[in-house]
Amino acid sequence: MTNIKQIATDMSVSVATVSNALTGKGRVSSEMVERIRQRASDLGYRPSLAGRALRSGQSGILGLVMPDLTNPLFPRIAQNLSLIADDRQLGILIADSRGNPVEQMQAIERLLDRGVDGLLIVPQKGTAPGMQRVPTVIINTASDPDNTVSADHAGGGRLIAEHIAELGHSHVVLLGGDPVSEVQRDRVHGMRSAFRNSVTVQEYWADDGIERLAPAIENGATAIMTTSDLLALRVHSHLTRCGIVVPRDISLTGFDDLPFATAMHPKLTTVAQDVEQIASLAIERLIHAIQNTRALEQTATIPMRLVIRNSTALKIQTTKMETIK
Amino acid sequence: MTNIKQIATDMSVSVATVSNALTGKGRVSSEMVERIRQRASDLGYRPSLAGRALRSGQSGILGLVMPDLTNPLFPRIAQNLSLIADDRQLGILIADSRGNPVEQMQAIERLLDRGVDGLLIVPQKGTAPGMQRVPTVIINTASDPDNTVSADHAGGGRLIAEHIAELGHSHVVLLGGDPVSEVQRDRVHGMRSAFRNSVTVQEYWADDGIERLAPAIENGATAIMTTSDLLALRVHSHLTRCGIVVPRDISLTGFDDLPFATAMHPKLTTVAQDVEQIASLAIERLIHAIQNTRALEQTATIPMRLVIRNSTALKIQTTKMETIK
DNA sequence: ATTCGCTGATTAAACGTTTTATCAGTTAGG
DNA sequence: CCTAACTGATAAAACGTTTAATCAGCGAAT
Repeated sequence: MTNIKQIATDMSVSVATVSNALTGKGRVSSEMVERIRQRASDLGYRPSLAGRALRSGQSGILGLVMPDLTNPLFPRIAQNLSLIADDRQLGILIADSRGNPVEQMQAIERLLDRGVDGLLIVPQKGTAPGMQRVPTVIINTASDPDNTVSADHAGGGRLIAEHIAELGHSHVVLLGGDPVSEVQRDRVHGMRSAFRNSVTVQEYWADDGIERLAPAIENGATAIMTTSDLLALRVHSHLTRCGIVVPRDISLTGFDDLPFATAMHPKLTTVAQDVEQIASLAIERLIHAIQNTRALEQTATIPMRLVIRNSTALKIQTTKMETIK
Repeated sequence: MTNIKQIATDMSVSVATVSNALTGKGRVSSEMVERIRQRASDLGYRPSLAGRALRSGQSGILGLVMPDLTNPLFPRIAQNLSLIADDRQLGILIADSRGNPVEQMQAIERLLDRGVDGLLIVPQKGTAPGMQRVPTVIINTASDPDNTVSADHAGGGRLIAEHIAELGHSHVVLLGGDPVSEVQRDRVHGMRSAFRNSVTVQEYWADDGIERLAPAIENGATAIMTTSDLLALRVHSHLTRCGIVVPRDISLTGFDDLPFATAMHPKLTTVAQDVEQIASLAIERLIHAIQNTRALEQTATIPMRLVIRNSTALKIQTTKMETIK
């Protein structure tokens, strides 16, 4: 490994000059800069990040804490963060908070021990990691007071609910996954807010919600809106098992536009996060906070995008359910 | 931030003694060790990884290079690696090789520049990253000569094909995703090898494979085996659209046991990788190679596990297809 | 009593970088 | 002609840790 001192002695100049030439910081003649850069490149010089980190107190590494790395969104978040971080010459260290708050704290602690310059946290549902010793960006949802940047989950719910409303459905059931998740609560809250008083909306949560589906349908529900694509797939399976076909008999919506949404039949109508923009904004904020020690206060909420596919259709006028039975 | 020197002056001993006491390396009386450890803990001392890295030349960080972070397996690999790495006080830096070989090289280069102690590479299909300046573990498939540890993809194919054979199917079609992927080739190769000469097997690749399904079924195929769950879901959608029901009319299998496999109806029969064991073995090997500079030569192949669910059934004796038509 | 070996602790160098203070030399200004 | 200002480059300290070399003290063996 060639280091700065080697280049210095090799060209019989001082290490300071070499450092200055390479970083472009001190005062050094432009020709000298050129010569040094050339020589460094020839020797295949790679600055030691460890040395730099020790001296400057900055590691050039960001920590990413996820509630569960198998979270269906994690891949896309990780990819986009990694892309943007690469551009800025930053590394991304991952940590899994494994579904519980104390592991989340430990994960954060480990990253801090490693000297990360900043933290990107997608918090455990129902927890508020709070401020850390380093600049921190929280990616959660608008209703979280600590939130820094997130998709507009409520807005997404509103968007897709409006779509359902426009199709003429007047009796819909909302199916949420986990009621302690702020994200999911915001989503159904958004959905609710889009319906006028004239439409009947029933709200069920968690797995037993699927059991309650049958009675609701008998009572005339013509649309089912879920807070996740996986839940939608599960419902879809349940419906086909009962001989109910989507979207002919009933409309179905998901959330998040996961990879398998287009592999279903019918292709799932859902709502997508602009993960790229969220990631880019998150890193931007984080870098800003790192450089200025003073973080931006206002939180950013990125609109979601309605993705209309084939699992939603106009409400049928005759009560189809009777013919099916 | 409290450092070693502070503790040293605070207790009026030398820094060396403190370092020795904390790392348990040099010669220092056991009582002194105890006192120093206590004081360090009281002061909330955290060793500077940067200082340590600079001195020892080891960063305590492993690099993980994935062909595509949105790869459906990435979350599970990342999670398990992260878990095990945590145990060994190692960090994991992620890098995305973005679907092409030159980005893969650059990703590796970036990680090396960051001073990772070792590399975990899930190679881009069709590429051989080769040996690097640091110990490297390749997670690919048995047929790759550079492979270090991987699932037994061929064995998995054999396993699930035997299951199909036992069900009495005598005309099956194999559906592969990407023919340049060694993993997928090994999978269909394994499948093929499990069938006796008496059974007809047709092999199709890539997306247009789905188009070819209809004629194959007309010719009497009663089982479709795919090299990925996502492909299976796609096929399943296609079949239901054609009015063919699984598994009554035709059996269908996937590969990898992705999260949505149980959300389908029927639940997908598939074959699962023991990702945890692969991850644990990969890190173990890597650590061994890092410590001994001499890597273990033999490659490890982890058996896959057959997961029988409801998408496969006994071959029907009457040619059902005619009645459907 | 001198040497030897051992224990517990210290000194100082080293890892590779950045940066402040300094210095020599040149140019410009009065 | 003397000083001031500026330019290009250097010396040296600093970041926090580990470790090889050294040393003082002490009991035991020659």
